[in-house]
Amino acid sequence: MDRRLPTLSDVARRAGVSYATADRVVNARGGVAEKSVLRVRAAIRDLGYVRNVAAANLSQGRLYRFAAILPNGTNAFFGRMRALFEGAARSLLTERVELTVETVEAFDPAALVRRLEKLAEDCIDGIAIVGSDADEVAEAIGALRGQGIGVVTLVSDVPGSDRDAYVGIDNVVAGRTAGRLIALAHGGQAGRILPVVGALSARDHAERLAGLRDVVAGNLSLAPEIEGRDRHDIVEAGVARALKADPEITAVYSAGAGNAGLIRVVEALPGTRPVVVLHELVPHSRRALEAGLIDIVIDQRPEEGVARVIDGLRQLADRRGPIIAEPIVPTIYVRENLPPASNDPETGKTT
Amino acid sequence: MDRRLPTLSDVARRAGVSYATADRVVNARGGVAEKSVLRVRAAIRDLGYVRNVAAANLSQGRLYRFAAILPNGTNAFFGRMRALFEGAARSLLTERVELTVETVEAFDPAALVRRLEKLAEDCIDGIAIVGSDADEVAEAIGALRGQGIGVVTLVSDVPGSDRDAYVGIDNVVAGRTAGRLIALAHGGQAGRILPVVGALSARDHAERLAGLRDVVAGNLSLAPEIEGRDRHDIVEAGVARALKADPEITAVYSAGAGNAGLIRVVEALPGTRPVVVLHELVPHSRRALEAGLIDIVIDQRPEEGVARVIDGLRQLADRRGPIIAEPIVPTIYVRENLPPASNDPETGKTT
DNA sequence: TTGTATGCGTTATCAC
DNA sequence: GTGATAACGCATACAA
Repeated sequence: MDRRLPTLSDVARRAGVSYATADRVVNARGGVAEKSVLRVRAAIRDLGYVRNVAAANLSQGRLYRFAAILPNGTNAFFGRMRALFEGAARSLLTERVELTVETVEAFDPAALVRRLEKLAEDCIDGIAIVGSDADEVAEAIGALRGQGIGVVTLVSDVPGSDRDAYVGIDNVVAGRTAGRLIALAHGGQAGRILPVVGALSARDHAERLAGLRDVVAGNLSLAPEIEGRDRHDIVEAGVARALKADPEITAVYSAGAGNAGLIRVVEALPGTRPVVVLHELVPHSRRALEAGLIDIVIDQRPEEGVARVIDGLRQLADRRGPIIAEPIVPTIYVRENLPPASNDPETGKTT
Repeated sequence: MDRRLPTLSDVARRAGVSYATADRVVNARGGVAEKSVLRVRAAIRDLGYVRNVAAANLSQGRLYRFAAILPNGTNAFFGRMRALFEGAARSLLTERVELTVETVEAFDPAALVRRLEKLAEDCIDGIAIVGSDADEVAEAIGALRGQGIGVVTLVSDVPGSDRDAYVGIDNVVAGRTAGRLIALAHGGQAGRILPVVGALSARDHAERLAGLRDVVAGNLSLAPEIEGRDRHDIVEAGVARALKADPEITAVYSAGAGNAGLIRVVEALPGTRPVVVLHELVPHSRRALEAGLIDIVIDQRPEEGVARVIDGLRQLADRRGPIIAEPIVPTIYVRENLPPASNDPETGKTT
């Protein structure tokens, strides 16, 4: 019933060598006679030996040190993500991993690079950052990796960098999904979609818009997109103007943030409202969904992102091979499948 | 840079007691003077001590033994789930957990109970089963729990049992979600929805149907449901007949299995096809989505289910407190957001 | 009530 | 090339 798993001592005995020699083989330290290597390998196979990672880490006194760097500011989505990281940090202490969550000025690649350089001196095992499109960031990542520090990008990738993995959704796919749902909601009827983005220069927003374009066909068309700079006041003004100017608009797809403004416009609209699809489940989008002001929220599931980042960094630190990086499939929320509202005991915020 | 985390020895020294006394306090073994308890507690707080689980498990030579019992048969969904469990079993060996995946005759509570009883004698730490509505199963679960064996139900719950957790989707919510998406696709137009279930006596199917009913309102109505016994031939015949008999039907919601039959009917349909929403991403539903024969697949993400089951069982075995059991939020797939088709190297099947 | 000693399976350091 | 052996932090049997 309680048969013990074979240990390296068992292997050594079976192979007729000392423990140390067996260890040299499994850890590829070299300096072992070919003959011994073969005998140890055979013993490992016969016994079905698997290395006990817990014991290994214990003997090394291994302590993982990871850092996550998020943009500062009041953005609801990153607020949620920060809370998730901080929660993870607490529970990870039990497992000997120390996760520090830092914030850095948003949209400021230079600041990010400075922070990365400081962390590099800090004897850290792995770092997660929210990518941006700057070459200097790509270079900094290269430098970190050169020092053996694992780097994963989160939410937004850093093109041209050799980060270990990107953890996030495929934004083109997300845009196409939005387009498909909007098309479905038109049921073959004609319509015109108003796209709202933060900025076309933002890679993720541009990709989502491109995805939307991929799907729009037939008697659906696209209105000129609004650049709302992710600010709710600008979004509000822009959307209000566009809807007034073009009564043919039957749907709005917001690929960026600042959706509180969009929601206000919809709320104030007389008559039937357009189909509305937007991104990220945060307090105001949740309320709008519950109130029937919008139809769909595409959420990139920061919980899963955070979990994958931590798993990935640990895997890298253990040199257990490269990270498998399937994109995260975002969740599609309608009014009916919202997760139970969880009141975060830390921040008091409703998620 | 590499400051060591405090150990229980540090705590003991700081508290001015022996290691064993400190241990008695942290593990609540009793038989310690109140004064010592307080001093140890204070030292723990001051030092920020956290128990090293890896070391603890090592010293105990702990080896988790879990079992998962799935229904047999050729059902595509459970085939996928079995593959996932088997893959997990392989990679878990590294972490000292042994997971055996067994199958038992489907729809046969007695067979399940017999299997459970056998496992109980087998010195196992935790079991995952696909629930069914039978009292005998609930009793068997109670017996297992009484022996300190963790039990989680998967995909389908066992009502009235005191299992440690149910890991799966909320089927009422799933039905409501389907209803909402169908309503969205009607865009205010009138329509009639044809529900297809395996059997109304199946709890999960009934719940999904109830969820659908919750949402249907206004100028949408429900056709009488078809019971397809989860068999594609029966589903095919039933749906074909219903569609022929009632040309007013504008949508089909299939809450159960046997959808290959539904897909065949849709494929053969002249003119515009109804909106089709069904459950579980398996090879045939994936192909139908890609071919534009159906609109939405609601997938309960067996990957996440499996991961949660294992985490949960381990947590129980460690007595780290009860499982937190938020329902799994199913993924909604349209044609555009399908995950990359992965060819399972084990089975050769395309997922 | 309290304290000491041993072993868990690995890594790493030393001596042969 | 090879072989002993001391940590690592914890649980536990045993001694006081």
